[in-house]
Amino acid sequence: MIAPVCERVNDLADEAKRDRLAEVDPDAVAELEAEAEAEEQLLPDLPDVADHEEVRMRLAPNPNGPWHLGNARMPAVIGTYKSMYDGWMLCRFDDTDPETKRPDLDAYDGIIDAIDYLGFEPDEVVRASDRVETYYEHARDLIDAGGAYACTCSQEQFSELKADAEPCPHRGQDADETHAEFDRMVAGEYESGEMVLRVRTDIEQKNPALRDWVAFRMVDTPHPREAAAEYRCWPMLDFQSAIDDHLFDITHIIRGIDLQDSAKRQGFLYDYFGWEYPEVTHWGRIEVDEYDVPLSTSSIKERIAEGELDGWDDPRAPTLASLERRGVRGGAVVAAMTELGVSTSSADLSMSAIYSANRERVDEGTDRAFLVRDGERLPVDGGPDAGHPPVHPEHEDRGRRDVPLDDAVLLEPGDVPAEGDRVWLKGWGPVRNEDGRLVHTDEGIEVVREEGVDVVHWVDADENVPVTMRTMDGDVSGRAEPGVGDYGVDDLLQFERVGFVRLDDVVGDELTTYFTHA
RNA sequence: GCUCUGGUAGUGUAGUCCGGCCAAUCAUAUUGCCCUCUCGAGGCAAUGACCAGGGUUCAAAUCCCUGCCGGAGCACCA
Repeated sequence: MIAPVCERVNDLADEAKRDRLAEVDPDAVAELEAEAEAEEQLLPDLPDVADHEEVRMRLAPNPNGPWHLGNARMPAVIGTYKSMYDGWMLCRFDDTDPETKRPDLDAYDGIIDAIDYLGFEPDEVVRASDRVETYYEHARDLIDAGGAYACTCSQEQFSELKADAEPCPHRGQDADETHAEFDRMVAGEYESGEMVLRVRTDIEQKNPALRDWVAFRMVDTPHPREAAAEYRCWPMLDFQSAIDDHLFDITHIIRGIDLQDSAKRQGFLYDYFGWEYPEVTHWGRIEVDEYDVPLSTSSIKERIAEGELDGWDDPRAPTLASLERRGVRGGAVVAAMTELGVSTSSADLSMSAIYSANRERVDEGTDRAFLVRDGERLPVDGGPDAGHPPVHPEHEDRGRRDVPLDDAVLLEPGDVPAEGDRVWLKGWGPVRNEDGRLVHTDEGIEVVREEGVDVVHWVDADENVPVTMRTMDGDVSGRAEPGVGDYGVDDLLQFERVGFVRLDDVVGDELTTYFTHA
């Protein structure tokens, strides 16, 4: 009585089960989801969450180019925390260096798109270059509090003094004088390198990195954004970020280990202002295997300029644009990133972690098809005029494909049976190689089950679709079954015994696909 | 040189704060088997780690010391 029902339920896909269950018992679904969520808590708890009404975090990208894989860690981790704590997330473009790390005007939107690809959405987006006046105001407050002085020392001079824990000649400057100098900086009366505003920390601080750091400097190059093009006096990251983190009520800062000393540096500012510093967590550097190109915006830029890569979405580029084009789901990247946790030691991310996470997401919904690479043409005698492999092996209900077979097939060289040997053309039937012809043998599937006949994919030698598959190791060409013509750009397919691909382009009857992974 | 910071299987991670239930978790990877008309998915199994040496302790991955090896900062970059 019950067994047949169980069987039917087991045949349903997970989604279908869930939908059906939702009709029968909505509470049970909520419970299931809660369980799933609890299991998915991959990240350790943030410190002192209970002390804050709301967890407020920020992404602070520098928009100096499209994102690579390493950049994904920030939104992956912070976005995941946002959903864990139902928190708030700012995206603040730290674009206060018009010269050395010059912003790329396309990168602002590009980064927002990348965040969206990863499945997150900032609650608010701001650009530091729109907020320069705010930084000036706080600089003036800092001067009033005795926390800053204007300094004309060269980098080398100051560096030497700092190394010896000696104050520079300007350190004793009074607030009025500093105000006057700072006004001149803001008015653009100095050129690059002539004057900086330093924070008066503690010149005898045992950590040299914390001694009287630069808060503002002069930059001659105009900012690429028109709205900010007139500014010449720019805040350094430590100043700008410190002010903004407070003004946006950021409770938790999560950032790279390279900014380890920032909290201590900025602590001097917070002390002058009487503010409380947010909780800070750091993660270490990550490296990704399987790529010859380092995770660095500038080196990717170079390879593109030199023509070694076709662009930011070249399959060989370790960029998010490349993964997206290859059909990797953003969620798979996030899963792999959160799995890395927030350890401060450096880590190697293996692409297999991303692929595995992606396979989990994609296998269920992806239709199957045949692609024969470097096909070898073999005449076929006898047998039916078409094969009918399933659209998806676990879902008979999705139907069967119609793969024609007239009088010859293409097989991959490694699949061609030796003279006298048999092979099973998947979804069609068994053949034996007799003098270079494949002769239908009219045997049942038991030859596969019991006699170890290999099952191979195939395609009609004449009725097929030319396919170019772009992979990390270069382009591969092949021929696919005619049915692939029914799919459109952005669809995913699994070429059986080859791997997953994303359809990228259709020109006439020619298909370009990007290889995702096996 | 000065100052931070870290070191658990190939990779990542749990455990380390509050020593025992850790001959160490989970995932991925690799290999083998099962299942399957895919080399996908699923199932089962195997492989494989506490950086080293001392100390404290009845007991140490966990606490202490030393050493070794990493990573980061000491920018008028972010």
